Amino acid sequence: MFAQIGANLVTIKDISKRCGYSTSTVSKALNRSLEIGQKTTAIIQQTAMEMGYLPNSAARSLKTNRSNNLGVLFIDEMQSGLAHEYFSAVINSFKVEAERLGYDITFISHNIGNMQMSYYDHCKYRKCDGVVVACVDFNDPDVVELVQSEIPTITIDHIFNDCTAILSDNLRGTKDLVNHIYASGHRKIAYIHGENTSVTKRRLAGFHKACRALNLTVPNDYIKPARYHDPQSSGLATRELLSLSDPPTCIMYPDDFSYIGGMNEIEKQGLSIPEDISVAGYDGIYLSQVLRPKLCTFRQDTDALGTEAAKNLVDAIVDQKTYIAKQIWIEGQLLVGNSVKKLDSE
Amino acid sequence: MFAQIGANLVTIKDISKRCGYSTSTVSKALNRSLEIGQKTTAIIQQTAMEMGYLPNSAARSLKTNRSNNLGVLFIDEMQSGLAHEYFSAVINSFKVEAERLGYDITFISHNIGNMQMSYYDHCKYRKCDGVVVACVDFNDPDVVELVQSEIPTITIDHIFNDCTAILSDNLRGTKDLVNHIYASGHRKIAYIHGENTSVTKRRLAGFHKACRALNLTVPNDYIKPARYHDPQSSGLATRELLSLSDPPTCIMYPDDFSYIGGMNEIEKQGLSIPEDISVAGYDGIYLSQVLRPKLCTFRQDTDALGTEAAKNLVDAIVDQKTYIAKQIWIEGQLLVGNSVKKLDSE
DNA sequence: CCTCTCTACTATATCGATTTCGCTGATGTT
DNA sequence: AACATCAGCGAAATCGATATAGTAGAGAGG
Repeated sequence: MFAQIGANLVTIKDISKRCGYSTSTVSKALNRSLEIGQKTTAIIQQTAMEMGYLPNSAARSLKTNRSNNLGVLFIDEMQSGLAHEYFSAVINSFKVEAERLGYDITFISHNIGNMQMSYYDHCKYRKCDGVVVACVDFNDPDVVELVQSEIPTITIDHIFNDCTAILSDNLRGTKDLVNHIYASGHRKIAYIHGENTSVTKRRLAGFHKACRALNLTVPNDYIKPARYHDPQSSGLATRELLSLSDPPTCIMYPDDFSYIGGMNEIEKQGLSIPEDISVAGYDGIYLSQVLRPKLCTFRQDTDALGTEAAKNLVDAIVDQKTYIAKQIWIEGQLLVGNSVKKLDSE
Repeated sequence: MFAQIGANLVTIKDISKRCGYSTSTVSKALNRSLEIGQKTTAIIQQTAMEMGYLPNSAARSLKTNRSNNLGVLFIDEMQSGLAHEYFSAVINSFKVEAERLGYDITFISHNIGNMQMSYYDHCKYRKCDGVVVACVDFNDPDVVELVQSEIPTITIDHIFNDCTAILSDNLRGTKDLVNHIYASGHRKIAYIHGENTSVTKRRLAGFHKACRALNLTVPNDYIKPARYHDPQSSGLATRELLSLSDPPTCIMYPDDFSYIGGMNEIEKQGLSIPEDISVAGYDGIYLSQVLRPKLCTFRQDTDALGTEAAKNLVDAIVDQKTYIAKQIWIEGQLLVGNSVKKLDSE
């Protein structure tokens, strides 16, 4: 073996010397250019392997202006960033697929070295071939600048013009949940909605739409606001709902995690799920399926979201000239669970 | 404004032309070299800003052999990778601190472009200044190669020779838990231990040590194996413990998440926590504190773990010659909660 | 007055790969 | 036989920043 230990010393020049071809030829052969004869290519590849050759990404980047590197913009407001199960699952599958496609991923921030720079500048500095944007304040001018730049960009769960978006179908999911609950005999369905993100807005819209379609009128006090992903807040909303003179028979939560707050409140009042009150969540996180009773919820396909994001981003990079921005809706799946009681009303 | 829209065109050469200094001078001035006069430096900095100059990381890397980039080796065996709350929290705070210190982070994998390479080669290819290794199979020869290489490396929750390790004090944590449970009057304490990772081994050791110190003999059938982080598995173990002729009064779980399985099983048997049976977890994840009753657990300081890892890695990079590998134990905190009943025994 | 030492700056080689253009000899065409 | 075509390869410029070795001029010291 000729592999080097320590700093990598073998360059294309060394290969060139060793096998008698010019550096141009070596470079082309290593990149499998058809310009070079098959035999020559084989010899060069063989030599490169024997010598433990490793390309120098910096040199390559410098010359080609590409990096095989994808940026991930993913901000950790209120500490939820990577700790947010839904997003970390999406990012994880994005990572796996990106790696499969031969790309590394780098997180984009404001600081690098001892200087501050905009997200866009950071991406240019690192020569990111493309960027995925998730879980950020989509109104941040810095984010807008990046999205509108010439760098291929994909957003998750948010729509910008001229930018491909990968979207979890929240409208559809909420409708499916409502329909299932309705079909189980419930007519008094309350909805706790999270803070005003584009995602939770769509869920709320889905709820109203489904109710209209079912000819179900929902009293105003069956709709309660709460903070997204905050059990405490949804616990309070639950209490209010339960204390209504005509309380609902089923409560829908903004997300599975919020449901924990409701669960605590319901148990505290001595009620049991689903005998006394039915509940449903949203997201289908792992937790929701290990709780008893199993939560009725809508599973977002985080794998597909991440994978599609990576695939489309790479497509956008490769076919930069012809690629047309699109919106990709990822279907989810209703998880029936045991938290919605079958009523024999009507 | 002279800032460029589109591809970054402003180079050091352009600045040189515009303000009449050589590129050498410009480069030095931008790097705040003392070799250059104050006035000149000011002029150059000003011009650079006006022209919207952005350094080219590839060119810089190529010449200096540094990248301001940290590698993160973090494998997603059994899909738990970033979805594992403990590790994702650690990585998140690592990311935040690394960014504060001016470093980007890039995930290290086996694939890049259309070639496969070892972790070590990948780091060299990307010119990572340092690497943090977490949540991997520490026996993997590929991991060992990386850790033993000349690249500054830090491990989390695992000790290698000549490599700084950041460690959550699992021994201490488990002891604290046992002591608290004992102080609450419990003498029949069962322990469910997770699969054989170095972390869970230490927890088990801590359990035995604490019991010995308290002169408490633990029957063999009070120690049950289960899969780490798997509620189903710990649910089974719980059932076995509850069906013993002389069942324990308190059950300790390998981690908070596993506890969910126990919780379900306990409730299924019509028992309630902590009246009929006391329980304790480990990790102090957010979930554990929103469940009712609040779980008695030991909170691992994930913030400190990630932050210390980043700080020490950067130290190791900067003082490469003089840096000495060390082991840093991060203290956690006992969260008493309400899941351990106070007994007035003895 | 002459040398010497700094300060402040410049010219140039260099990092390692890619890429354009050009060359050579072999083959095909008429 | 004369010419065009083309496969296969090489020379050299280039990407943008940094680092080394030097130069010009100002001031110091004897």
